[in-house]
Amino acid sequence: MAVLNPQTPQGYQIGQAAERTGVSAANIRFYEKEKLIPARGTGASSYRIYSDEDLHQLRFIRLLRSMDMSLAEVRTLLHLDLRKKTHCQTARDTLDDHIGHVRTRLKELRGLEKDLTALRAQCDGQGEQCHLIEALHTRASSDVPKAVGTARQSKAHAHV
Amino acid sequence: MAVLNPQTPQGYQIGQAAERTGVSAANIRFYEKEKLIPARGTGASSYRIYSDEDLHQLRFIRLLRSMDMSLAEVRTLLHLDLRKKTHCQTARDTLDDHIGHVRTRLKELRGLEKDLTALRAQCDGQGEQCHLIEALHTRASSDVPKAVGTARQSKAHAHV
DNA sequence: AGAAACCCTCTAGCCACTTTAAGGTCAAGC
DNA sequence: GCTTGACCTTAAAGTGGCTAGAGGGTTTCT
Repeated sequence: MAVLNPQTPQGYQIGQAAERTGVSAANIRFYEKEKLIPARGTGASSYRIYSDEDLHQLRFIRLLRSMDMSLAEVRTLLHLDLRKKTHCQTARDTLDDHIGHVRTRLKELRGLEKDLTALRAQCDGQGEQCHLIEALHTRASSDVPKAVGTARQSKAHAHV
Repeated sequence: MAVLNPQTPQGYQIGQAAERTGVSAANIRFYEKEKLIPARGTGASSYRIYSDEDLHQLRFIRLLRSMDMSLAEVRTLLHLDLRKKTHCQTARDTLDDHIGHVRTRLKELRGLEKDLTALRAQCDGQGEQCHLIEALHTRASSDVPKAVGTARQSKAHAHV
């Protein structure tokens, strides 16, 4: 059998790092390729070995990602030096930007939920049949786009 | 010059269809490849020609997509026969499912906005420097994942 | 015959990953 | 010292829903 859990004297193998940070092994390799974390080739072994600092960085990335930031934003925040004022400003700007994105999306989704709920209501309390599909088709007919220019749609959800 | 606007006697070219439905020409071809709309080869010309019904179907798809439904959901709803009760039930289920997705995402985003706003507040009203980055790193340290199992993250926004 | 406006197919790129295939490494037990 | 099996490696392809570009063909008018 192999190691099974305990930290190796030199550090953590990728599986242990994954377990301790909540970032999958494949994802860690991906972040390495994307240069969000340094490449850890130890020379002796062909295995990657990570330190506690590396784990911290992985958790940091995970935190920002869980806040829905893009990898570009993460990259920006990773390279900041705490002591420099300009960097502090960058952090603030990035965050403000991001809050803006989130609020925009919230607005869209709230409108959407209202729409969908209204649509769903056409289906309730009818005797034999619902008029859901008719309703959808009726909307499609009346929803004529502006003569020129393609209207943009927001992304579909992930269906996790 | 070419046609420029008026409907050809047989129907609409792809550009005209795009203009009238708000679905781009490339996107129409994509939907054809995905079998959301039938392939319209007219034999005579090598150009695609669409009917009014086709346009309706494109608008219908656009409507559902603007409601954030996945193409799989769209496909489901497209193939429904209005008259069959079971199909009506399918439509309702699909919609309910979808509303569920939207509400879940809404909840996530609301929590997120609260988090981000709180984080941002740490940055205001300070004299010289903000503690934004420290705050982020502190969180990363305390945010230890459950020992086993990879926590799932939601998708990053699109930055449209 | 030429020009302009339209159309075609095919390929690659976007984002943030996950999944799969095919194989290499390491420690323990016999 | 050899097998077992848990771990690791790289590389490539797939996901969703498109967009953009290359490189060319068609149609219609002048």
